[in-house]
Amino acid sequence: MDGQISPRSQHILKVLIESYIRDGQPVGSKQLAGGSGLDLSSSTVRNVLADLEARGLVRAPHTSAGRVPTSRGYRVFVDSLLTVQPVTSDNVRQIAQRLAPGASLKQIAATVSSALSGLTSMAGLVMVPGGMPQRLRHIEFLSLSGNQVLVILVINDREVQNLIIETPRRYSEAELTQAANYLNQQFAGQTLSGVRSRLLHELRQAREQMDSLMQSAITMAERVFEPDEVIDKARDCVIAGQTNLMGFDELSDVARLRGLFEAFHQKREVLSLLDRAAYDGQGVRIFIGEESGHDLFSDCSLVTSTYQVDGEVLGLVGIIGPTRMAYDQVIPIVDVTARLVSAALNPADQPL
Amino acid sequence: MDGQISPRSQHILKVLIESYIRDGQPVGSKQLAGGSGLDLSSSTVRNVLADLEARGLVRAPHTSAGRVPTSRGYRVFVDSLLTVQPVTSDNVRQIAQRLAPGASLKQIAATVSSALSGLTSMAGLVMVPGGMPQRLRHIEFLSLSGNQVLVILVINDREVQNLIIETPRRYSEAELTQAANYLNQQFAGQTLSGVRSRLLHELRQAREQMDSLMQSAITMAERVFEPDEVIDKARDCVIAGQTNLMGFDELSDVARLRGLFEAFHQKREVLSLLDRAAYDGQGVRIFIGEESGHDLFSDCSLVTSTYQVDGEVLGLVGIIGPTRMAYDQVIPIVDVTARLVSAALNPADQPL
DNA sequence: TTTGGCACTCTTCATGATAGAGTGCTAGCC
DNA sequence: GGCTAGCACTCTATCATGAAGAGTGCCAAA
Repeated sequence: MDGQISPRSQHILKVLIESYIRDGQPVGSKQLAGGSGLDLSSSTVRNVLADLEARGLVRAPHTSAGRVPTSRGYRVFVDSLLTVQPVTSDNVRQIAQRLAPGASLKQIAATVSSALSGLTSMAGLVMVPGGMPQRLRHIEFLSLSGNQVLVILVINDREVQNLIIETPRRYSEAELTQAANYLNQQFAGQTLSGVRSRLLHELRQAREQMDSLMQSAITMAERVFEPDEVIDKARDCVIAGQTNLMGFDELSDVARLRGLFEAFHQKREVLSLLDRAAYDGQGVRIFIGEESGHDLFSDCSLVTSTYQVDGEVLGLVGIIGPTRMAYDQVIPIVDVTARLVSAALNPADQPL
Repeated sequence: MDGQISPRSQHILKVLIESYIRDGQPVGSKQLAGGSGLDLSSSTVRNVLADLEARGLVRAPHTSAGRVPTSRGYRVFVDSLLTVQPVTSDNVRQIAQRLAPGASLKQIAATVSSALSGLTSMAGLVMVPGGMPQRLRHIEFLSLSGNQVLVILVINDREVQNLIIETPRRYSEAELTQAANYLNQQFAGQTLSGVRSRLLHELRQAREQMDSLMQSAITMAERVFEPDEVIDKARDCVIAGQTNLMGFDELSDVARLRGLFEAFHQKREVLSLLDRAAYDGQGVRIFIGEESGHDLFSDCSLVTSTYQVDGEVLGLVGIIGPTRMAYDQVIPIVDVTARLVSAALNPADQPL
């Protein structure tokens, strides 16, 4: 039962899966004998199918309904049988066009995600990473009514974050400007976590020795750089085109869809899944059906690839759709997209 | 056929609709005769029902299936028959808690929207208006790589917007700071459209007479205040809890849901609908079924109320759900929410 | 004006028959 | 040993049928 799969069996499995992906119907021995290119009788095919079923690569929904691929079957298919379609230059153009240089990571994520969703008619997703060092570019304080201060942070040259903090007392505009100047001068270019630890250090060192200016600045900054406030916020994923998934029969059960959509909304499960996908190395990675480990995604597959800047893996683009998807087209699309994003983010390729 | 509806008919209509809202099943004459509180035979009720049907207030899905309310029926119901439930203090607290003072409009919109969705198990929505005068509080320029400049705008003391513009030449940090200072000094506190027209005016007046500082500032600002860039962006609506709608039988048709979700995503239709709802005056406003004019919403009702600052209507909160909803509970919830939002936004109630 | 009664209609559900698809197995062929 | 043809078997999908139940409309009587 174990051992190598004969080339003929492989070929039959390939044709079966291609047919099933195309039509969504279980494939019978007769149809397979006719359309496989091999000159075999349906009876012979039946023997082969019985063998494939014993290996757990296909299964029969019921006694007389032909065979459909199992997750393991898909796995073998994408690992060793798949002949990927070259991606059309039209598709490349569509994605490249949308990658206007000089957008923020968030904006890029949004456009790329929706581009992927559009090209594949499934849900596109882009993870923007948390691990990336966040460098403070610029900080600005503005006094609001009351003791509230509006803080504007520019991080990594692109991302703008703003938050409102409550201060123990009211500060004048002049104080705020001075504090900002001090912080900009002192900490610009450093990572947020670095800024944070340095702040703590300075605080501990000598509170009394500081002049009032420094004190204001540091009191303020203390609040801004509380870890959860800013730092963790950056890690997120953007999902576009979820409604596309409503078009697939195998996902059209309302309850299932609801679960999926809520997972997308809360993003927790999705992120944990993406983390696993990002774990090792570059290139396209695929989760099929139950391989994801989450029941929710049991009828879904995930095709992802990483993008990087300066050789360092930053995040991840991909699509999520029904297990029965056109892998031969989706894989290269995801692959190319990841490369394009890498290129767009790499400063070397940008006009400096 | 026309003319007044007798009190007895009204009462029967009321009981019918309440029953239908509760159970979702067509209501028959027998059930109605028993549970109406009136001492009538089913036969008499049948006569009344025939009358109500002739008036277009109820209809029979088929010959022997009891009656269900029509949109007109619901309309009569909410206009003159409805006895609203007092909103529980628990609900009030839930909303009030979430309204942390000093959040940006966008943040408020998001929390309120999701609070409404949670309380009603339907989709909550909040419109933040475009008509509101947008006053420039502060502007800041930061040079990025290339000829790109990151612009940070603080509007109305709360909203922070940032955009990246391409400039014809590269500016130094010093130039950018000076330009920002000039603009802040000159235009702070004015409306964006005001700033825009004044800029045009200055430009026309005398380009040669300006010193280079002013020129830089104005060239830059020219791009920032292009009408579509900033000004229209503020008008938006936030929808939360769309997945809740998947729980309702009458909306569980996947195709229909898909349409709805896509409308929510694109927001165009939703905004046009909300515009109509916001059109006149305060208080709770209700669109039932086809009254919305959009086919998509034909099985949905919209319950909205406005919130205001300084007596001026700013925007709109509400929920969207199936026509068959518990109006008696939803209406007061929306009403109270709108009041709470008004209160939270009114500077008078905030610590100054 | 209300009520009781009755015939009628329509849906829903279970039942059973039928056709079609596909399999597994066995016997025969190269 | 591998391939093929044939056949019995199983399972599904579909359709028609019939019975039960719910509710109406209308008529005649109180």
